[in-house]
Amino acid sequence: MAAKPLQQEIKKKQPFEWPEQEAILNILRTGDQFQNRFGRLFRQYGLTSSQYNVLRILRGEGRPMPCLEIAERMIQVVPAITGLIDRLELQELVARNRATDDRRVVYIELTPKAVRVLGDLDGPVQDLNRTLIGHLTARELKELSHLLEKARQGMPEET
Amino acid sequence: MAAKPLQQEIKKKQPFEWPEQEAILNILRTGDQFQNRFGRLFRQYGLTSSQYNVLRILRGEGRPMPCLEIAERMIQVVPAITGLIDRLELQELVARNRATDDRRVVYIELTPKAVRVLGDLDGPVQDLNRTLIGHLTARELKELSHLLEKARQGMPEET
DNA sequence: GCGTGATACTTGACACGACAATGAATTACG
DNA sequence: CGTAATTCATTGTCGTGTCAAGTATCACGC
Repeated sequence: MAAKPLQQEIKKKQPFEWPEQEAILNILRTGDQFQNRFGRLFRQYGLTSSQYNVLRILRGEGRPMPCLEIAERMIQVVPAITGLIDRLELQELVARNRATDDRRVVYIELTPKAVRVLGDLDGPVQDLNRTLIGHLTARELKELSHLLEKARQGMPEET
Repeated sequence: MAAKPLQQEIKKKQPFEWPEQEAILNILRTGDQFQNRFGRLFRQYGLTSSQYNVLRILRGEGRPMPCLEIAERMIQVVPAITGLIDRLELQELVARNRATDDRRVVYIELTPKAVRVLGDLDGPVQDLNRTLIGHLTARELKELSHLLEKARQGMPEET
């Protein structure tokens, strides 16, 4: 597989003037491409990336969670969660339970069907992980994660 | 600003079993967050990220381009471009011109208004670039770009 | 010329994400 | 108490992304 620097990949005539710009574009482009790949995998199982994320978060937590807590762990804004849960509920992958102590909060719970689907996806997801970045060494992966974590520390607060 | 490894940031109970998974999640999360930030900036100018991307590509090319060529440089599927161009045309930021030699292809062209808007955005965009990852050293930025480029080389063909 | 297939877009149906505004339940406080 | 502020969730609107299907044009073979 030939080397394909971003500059050539997007057919940019001029070299990047600023390393910040180049890094940002690389992050955005890589994120988009990987997102697309996972989206296609999940679609084979009748799920979108967002839906899978909700299910994965719920399984990781191991207990029913309020909508807001789920929204916090995804990048997304709160209102998006409602529709997301709606569609998952239609597919009978989650159930809503209004809390008795604070009747404003709605707890979301995985159904056994969802646990089964998640289990079916574990193998393919890990396979895709390896397909996408299995050619990087353990040291490179660690360095990449480290740099991205450091990059996110520059995010201004207010979101 | 406190260090915030991904494991803690998403409140994951268990450490990551696979460095591949950790790296992928870091890429996706960082990409999403940065995408959100830029989306908010562009919205102040009445644009979405996709719309800005189309305009930036057209300016970079410096000449009218067929729809398909634009679609190629974005991650997106062809049908999405039509609607995107429709809305840009409504805002009088691009113009459509059907080619005379091959009447199937439609050339998209920047309007002077678009050039002005792009110029207005150059400063803020570069400021945001620096805000987001200005705290990384030049060496780190270079290393990050290098690793992401290498990561994308693992993308299977067919898209 | 005249099919036949390929190419370049367009359209329509549906799901999603971001935002603003609203409703409903709870808490704070004078 | 009782009103105000806050919190949790939902709804509606817009732009977008995806797929499937359709239209217009071109290129080729006969």
